[in-house]
Order: sequence, then C-alpha cells, then structure tokens
Amino acid sequence: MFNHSAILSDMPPRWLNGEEQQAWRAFLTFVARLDDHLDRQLQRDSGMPHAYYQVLAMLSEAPERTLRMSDLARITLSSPSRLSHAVARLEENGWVRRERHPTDRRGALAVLTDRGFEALRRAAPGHVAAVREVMFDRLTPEQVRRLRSLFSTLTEETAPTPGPGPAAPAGRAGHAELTT
Amino acid sequence: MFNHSAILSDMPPRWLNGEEQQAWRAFLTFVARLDDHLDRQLQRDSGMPHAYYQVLAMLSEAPERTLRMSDLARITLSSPSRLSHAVARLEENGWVRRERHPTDRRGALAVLTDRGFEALRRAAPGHVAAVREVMFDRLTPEQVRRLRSLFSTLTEETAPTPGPGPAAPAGRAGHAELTT
DNA sequence: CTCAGATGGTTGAATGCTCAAGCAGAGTCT
DNA sequence: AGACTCTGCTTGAGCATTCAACCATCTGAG
Repeated sequence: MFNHSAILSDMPPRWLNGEEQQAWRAFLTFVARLDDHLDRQLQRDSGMPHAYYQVLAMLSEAPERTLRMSDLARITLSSPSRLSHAVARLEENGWVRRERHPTDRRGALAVLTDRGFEALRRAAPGHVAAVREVMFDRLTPEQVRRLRSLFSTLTEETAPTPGPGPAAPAGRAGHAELTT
Repeated sequence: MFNHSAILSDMPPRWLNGEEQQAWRAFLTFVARLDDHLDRQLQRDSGMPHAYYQVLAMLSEAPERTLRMSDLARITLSSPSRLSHAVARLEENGWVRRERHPTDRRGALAVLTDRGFEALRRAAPGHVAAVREVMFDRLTPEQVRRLRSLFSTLTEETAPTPGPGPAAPAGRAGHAELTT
C-alpha cells in the first residue's frame, strides 16, 4: 500500500503567482477589516457579536421563528458545539428559548422570543448600515454583480450531490428583511 | 447643536436588494468555509492557527527576519494586544524571540528564530495547497483578475491620505514565498 | 427483540481574541 | 528643568470558539 498523502506532499508546492498573491492579500485585508467593523459595531450598539446576530436573524425568518438546533447550526454555518454555547448565552439574555422536539426526543428546538425579535429589530438598521459602509457603498451595481457571480462560483457544491439535494431552505417568511 | 447620529439613524435603513443579498450570503458562506478550512488544516498539520502563520510569514519576509511590534501588528492586521499575546505564545514555542529596540527604548522587536523559520517552511506547502483548494483552483485566471480588481477597490484607502502616504512596505526580501 | 452503529445535542477544558487599564519612555511647550 | 500629552507595548479579566468526550435517542440488520 502506498501512502497517498505522502505522494501528494512530495509534489513541489504550487506557490501563488503575482496576480494570485495580490488577490489573496487584498482579500485577507478586506475580510479582516470587515469582521472587525461588523463585530465592533454590533457589540457596541447592540451588545451581541456578529455570530449571534446571524442566529437571531435566521430564527426570525423561520416559520414560527423556530428551528431545530441541527438545522440552525447548518444555516448559520456554525458547529453544533458553537451553536449550543451560543444559544445558551442567548437564552440567558431572554432572546431565545429552548423547546423539546415534538417527535424526535433527541432533538431540541430554538425559538426566538419576542424580546429577541425586538433586539434584532433594533440591531438591524445599524448592522445593515455597517455592511453597506464597508462593502456595498464602495461598489457599483456592475461590481456587485461580479461579486455575486464570483462567490456563487466559489460556494457551489463541488462534491457530487446526487438526488434532489437538501431541499430549498424553507422559503422566506413574510417578515421584514432583518437578515442583512 | 444637532445630534448628527440621531439624524442619521432616523433615516429608514436601506436594506439590501436581491442582488446584494445574494452576494452577501454567498460571500459570508465562503468566508466561513475558508476560515474553517485554513484554521483546521494549519492547526492539524502544523499546530498553529492561521493568525500565527501570518505572523511567522511576515517576519520571514522582513530584513533580518525582524520587525518592530507595532509594524508587525499593522502588517498582520491585528491589534497590538492580539499581537502581544500571539508573540508571547510563539515565544513559548521557541519560534519567535523578543529583543529590545536599539534606539527607542519603548520599542520591542520580534525576531523569527531558526526553529520558527523551519516550522514555517514545513507549514507553508500544506497551507498554500489549502488556499488553492478552497479558492484559486476553483477560479479561472480571468476570475482571479476580477477578484483582485474587486478587492483592490474595496481595500483602497478612502480617507483623504494626503502627502506621500505610508511608504511602500519595505520591498520583499529575496526569500522563498512562504507567505501564501 | 436486541444489539450495533449512527444521529442529535451538550459539556468542560484549553485556546485565542477583545477590551480596558496601566506603565514606561519619547515629544513638546514654556 | 518640569509638566503634559502621546506613543508603544503589556497585562488580566471576560468572552467566544474549538476539541474531545459524553449521554440519550433513533435506526436498521439479524
């Protein structure tokens, strides 16, 4: 048996060329700025980190403002552990409540409380303004189109996802767009 | 006197339109994937987080493999505090050493040790492979150009930086490109 | 039915980051 | 010189995230 990773790692690394380097560094710089800006703004004005905002936002769009923990974790791009801790914290604030899943007794549901919805509603305008300030107000509509196109490509499922795939994410509820 | 922020916050928020939403979500998804992928790969294969890799990489390019803490902080896009903690940790590993600044006695210098350079050299191929895997191998050269162009725009200094600006970052040293 | 493995979720320890406070040295003004 | 402020850097506490266990429940094979 050959060790495939050894074979792979024996190939000389393909370093980034000039263009790629520039793209990479500019990208890293922007992401750093962005994370910093968003987290600071939310923490300062609304007392929550960006990750928690996303949890509240996703819940606010869900039917009954309720989602199963595992689904919420997937949607918010966080690990089960991270989400569990986060929801624990949000529960202390009275922004989210846990409920038991009606049929699967392993399951837990996260429910956005009225106070949580209020907190989100107050946080949203400042947040979207911050996003605009750092990103969209610096781009022309044409550039926004290119941006979307690029990152659609980059996030496309590359792995062979046979079958109908994980079904569209349960259509947006009729609420205002508090999701950014 | 009017309260300007009150005036600002009284304007109805400009929510993101459809195109912007799609761009934003795809972007967030990609960044989450990317951070996760890079941090995991580095932690697993080289025992350091991505932020520490960047510290080592920047030092490796500097003359004498040495930088003043404040400069290093700026280059690595981290706060002074963050860098101080990071260097403390790197010092424990024997990868970086602190020295006193020769003329400004407030100053501290971070020096990449030989062991640190070795660690970086071993980490670099896996890291650049990870970056390729998630980003550049999924883009055509034309797309890479657009990417660079977009993020150059987004990271351009917007504030009126009069004068000659903060001088080009001390040209790359002749070392191999371990910076990604 | 029963058992083995998969799935859903939580927990605690370890780590990195942020924030606010603090200290020492350098500049500046009189 | 003396007093003020600014800059450079560090520190400790608090918080978020990760990782590796862990328990409970569900599912499927025999």
